[in-house]
Amino acid sequence: MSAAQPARKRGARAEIPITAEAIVEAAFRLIDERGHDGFSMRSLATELGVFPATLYWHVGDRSQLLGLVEQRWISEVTAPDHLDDWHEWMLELARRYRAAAHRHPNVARLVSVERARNTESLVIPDAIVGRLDELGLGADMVHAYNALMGAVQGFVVLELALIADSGPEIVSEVERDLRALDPQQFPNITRNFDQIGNRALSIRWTDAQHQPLDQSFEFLVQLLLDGLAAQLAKLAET
Amino acid sequence: MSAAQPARKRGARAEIPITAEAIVEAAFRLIDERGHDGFSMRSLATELGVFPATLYWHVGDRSQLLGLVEQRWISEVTAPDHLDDWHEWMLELARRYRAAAHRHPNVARLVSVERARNTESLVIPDAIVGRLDELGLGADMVHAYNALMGAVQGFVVLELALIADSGPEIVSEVERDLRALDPQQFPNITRNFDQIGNRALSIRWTDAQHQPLDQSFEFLVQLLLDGLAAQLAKLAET
DNA sequence: ACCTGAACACCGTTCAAGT
DNA sequence: ACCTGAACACCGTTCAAGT
Repeated sequence: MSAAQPARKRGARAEIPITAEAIVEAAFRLIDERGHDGFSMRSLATELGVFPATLYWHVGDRSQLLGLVEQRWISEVTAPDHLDDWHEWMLELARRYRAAAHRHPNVARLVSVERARNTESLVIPDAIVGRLDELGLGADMVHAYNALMGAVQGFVVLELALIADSGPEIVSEVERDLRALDPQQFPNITRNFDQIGNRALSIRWTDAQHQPLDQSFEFLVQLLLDGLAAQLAKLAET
Repeated sequence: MSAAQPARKRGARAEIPITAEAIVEAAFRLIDERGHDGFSMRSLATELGVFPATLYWHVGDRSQLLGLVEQRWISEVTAPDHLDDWHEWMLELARRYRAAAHRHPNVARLVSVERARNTESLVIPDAIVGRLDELGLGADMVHAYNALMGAVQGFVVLELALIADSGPEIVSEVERDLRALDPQQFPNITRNFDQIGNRALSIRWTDAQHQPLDQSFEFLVQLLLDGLAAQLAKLAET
């Protein structure tokens, strides 16, 4: 009768036993397509035609599963191997990271926020440390790493954070509120509204899929790399 | 018998009716003290001695409530009014923002990730736009705003994201895994482990309360402001 | 080894009904 | 206007019991 309930006998194995990889793959697709609200251990189990407890046997609890999903996602990002200049190398890597996040915004959103720590996804960090190490930053190396990593990853998290709640035909409540902002209270935002309206973090009503902040991201990476060059120049003086 | 259940008659008002402000205040304290796992609409209602539905009458649903909690939290951050130099002004504001987040890490974590959009907390954005507007960045103004905002806020989100799972007496699983990293697979991380171990994003096992990334944050803001100065110099040339 | 079936202890949200 | 009490439709997780 109910198609969701597996038609197997009590305790019986499936003919082809399910694998951890298949579960991770299905979780990835479920999150990708239906987002945070569509994903749960129970909905995933139903999707796979098994009982929830089966998932726990193969991949552990929810946060461990999300850790595996993150691994699968981050594996789409590879460090460039053809660029000698560190400036261009960093720029290209940052772009690839962001591009991967934009390809799977629902996954990026979810795993950036609730996942188990896993040491497998340190391939990119290792490559970055290697590049920074060559620069001769000395004791500042770790801070350069944190600054670049935090800024780039953090920007993308915030860029993707907004979820526009309604169809495009009706003017959303957020848009109305932002357009109706009081010039007394917010003189600078209202005066520059043509320039920043729907284009600035927390002053927009369209999500990143429909209105990506490409130029702002380029500008950010430019600031970071210019700033890093300035630090290197300062160190070279002494 | 059960102290959690209010001893009021069916449908009866409390002598002193509860207010939206009191609910927000209680939610703030509950999140602050017990974190994500300790906070729910139901636990908050129990804390206040009312039924869950009462909260919905006063503050709407969970995400709206978290929007109000965010407002209350962000109101602790004020823009400096005594600094004329934009460089120092931005630096001081970034420090104040991060300090507020570190004062209430549980609140910062939760509201940065699931809250309703609210237009009241645009006081700081408005001040930033005002300052950037004076700089004469032209069409790049919005990108400078997004870059600074995204990098600073994003860094703090990631810095606070880690929650160390156990008491300090036992060596955590994360620490063991990171110390046991394969030098073949992660040559750069293992070679520089003395410098970056427990001090770099995703390569640490102690949370930000016990091991804040102060110097890295300072380094980041330095990069951003140096980079911005470089952009201004470039614009002045033409 | 792998999976079922059921149970436990929760959630957020809605709503008729009370005062 | 404000709140109760109950219900609805879910969760994540555990575990004895099956094959």
